Amino acid sequence: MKRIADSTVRRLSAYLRFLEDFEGRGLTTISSEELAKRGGTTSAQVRKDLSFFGSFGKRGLGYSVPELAGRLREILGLCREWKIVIIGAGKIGAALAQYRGFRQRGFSILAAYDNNADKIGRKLEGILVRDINELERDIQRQQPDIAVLTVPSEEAQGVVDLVVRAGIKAILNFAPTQLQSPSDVTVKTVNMAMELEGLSFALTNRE
Amino acid sequence: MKRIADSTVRRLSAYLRFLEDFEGRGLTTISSEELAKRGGTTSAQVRKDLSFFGSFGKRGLGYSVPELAGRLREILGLCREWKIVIIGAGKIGAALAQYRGFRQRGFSILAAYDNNADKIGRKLEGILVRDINELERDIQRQQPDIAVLTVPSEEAQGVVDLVVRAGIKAILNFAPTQLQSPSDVTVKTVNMAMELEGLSFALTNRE
DNA sequence: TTTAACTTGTGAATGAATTCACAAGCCATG
DNA sequence: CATGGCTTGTGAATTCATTCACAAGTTAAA
Repeated sequence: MKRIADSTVRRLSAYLRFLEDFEGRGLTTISSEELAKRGGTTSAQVRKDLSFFGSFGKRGLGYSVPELAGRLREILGLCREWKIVIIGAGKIGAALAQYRGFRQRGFSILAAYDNNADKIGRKLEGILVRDINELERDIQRQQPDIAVLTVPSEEAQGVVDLVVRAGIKAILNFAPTQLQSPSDVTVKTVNMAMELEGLSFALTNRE
Repeated sequence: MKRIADSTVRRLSAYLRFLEDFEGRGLTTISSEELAKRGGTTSAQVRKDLSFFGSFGKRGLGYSVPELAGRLREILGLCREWKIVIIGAGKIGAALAQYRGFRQRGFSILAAYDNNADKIGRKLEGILVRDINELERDIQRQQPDIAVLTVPSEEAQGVVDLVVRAGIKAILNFAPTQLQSPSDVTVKTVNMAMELEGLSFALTNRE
């Protein structure tokens, strides 16, 4: 399969959100133009993005909202349940644990992990906090698909090495640090400091 | 000034982080090659990124670590203090309020805002939670530079309209929704659901 | 002073992503 | 069933980003 750009996947994700919104309002068809306007892009871009995966529309008419939504869910792999573990039971971990968007999309949180004895055994927004020493064994046993890292920067690489060794293939990292990982492991980093610096740059450099 | 790509700014931000790390370890010079290796890119990319802003290195020798760090801080606009307000005193708001990275980089949080009477008047990680009805007046009075949005999706656009009206030019948005704003306002959206869907896609579509 | 080993800065070449532009198909109306 | 108004899907053109490749400058050692 042809390599799909990251930016394309992000847009597909956005289209799906809009479609679900339209679906909720009972609309049955939508044109690439309307989808584009909603997503701040162009109709050609929408059609090109979709064309990588097939042709889902009807000329002269547009796309069936429920059908296209279904196709996008398939493409994005959202028709199944993904099992997640959260590593680091701090404030960000807590924010993620209670985030409704996860469950809505079929992401189910198995447990959280921490090395702080005060936190272990407690619940974080209804999710049990376990000892990080159990993590490797738990991964092998329960085969979660995604590890969400909310540990301090200094500990992040160590945790990555551990979860990779245990078989994890996808990591969502919130530590503001560059991580090394094998090429068959996908890592996405969310770096809030970097986003803020982007805003700082924008505020500073504009005519 | 020539338009600078977003990806370039993100890399500059990363370089600065590495330089500070090197600075802490007492190194005085660094080559584009070393910087590249640390950031998972190429030396040509590093040099090209820097070349948009001037020439800061010495041929044969590399870059002075403290000098380049200083230049990057200037370029990114980090030599001054930026005033921030957090809008939405929920879990994500709390996580951001306690995030050390902000203060370290000169981002100072003035206050948080919420519409929940139970939260108003309390402290969120040491930050006072104020009534969102005061927000517009407070912005005009205190002139914060950046608004961080951690309100539910349904309320996000309304808050954007409000802060834009009050004069804010930069927004960091955590609501998983597309926002409309005038072209002189910079909006960055951090969408965790979208990142997870990117991982879902990666796990689904690989050979 | 000469030479060898490095490293920058930057046009030119390549590669990737986006936009253009239009043939082909669909639907409603008369 | 013919016409007009839409809209898709997609090669071609364009714009944007990255990588190549090398002249020019620096240092250290002989």
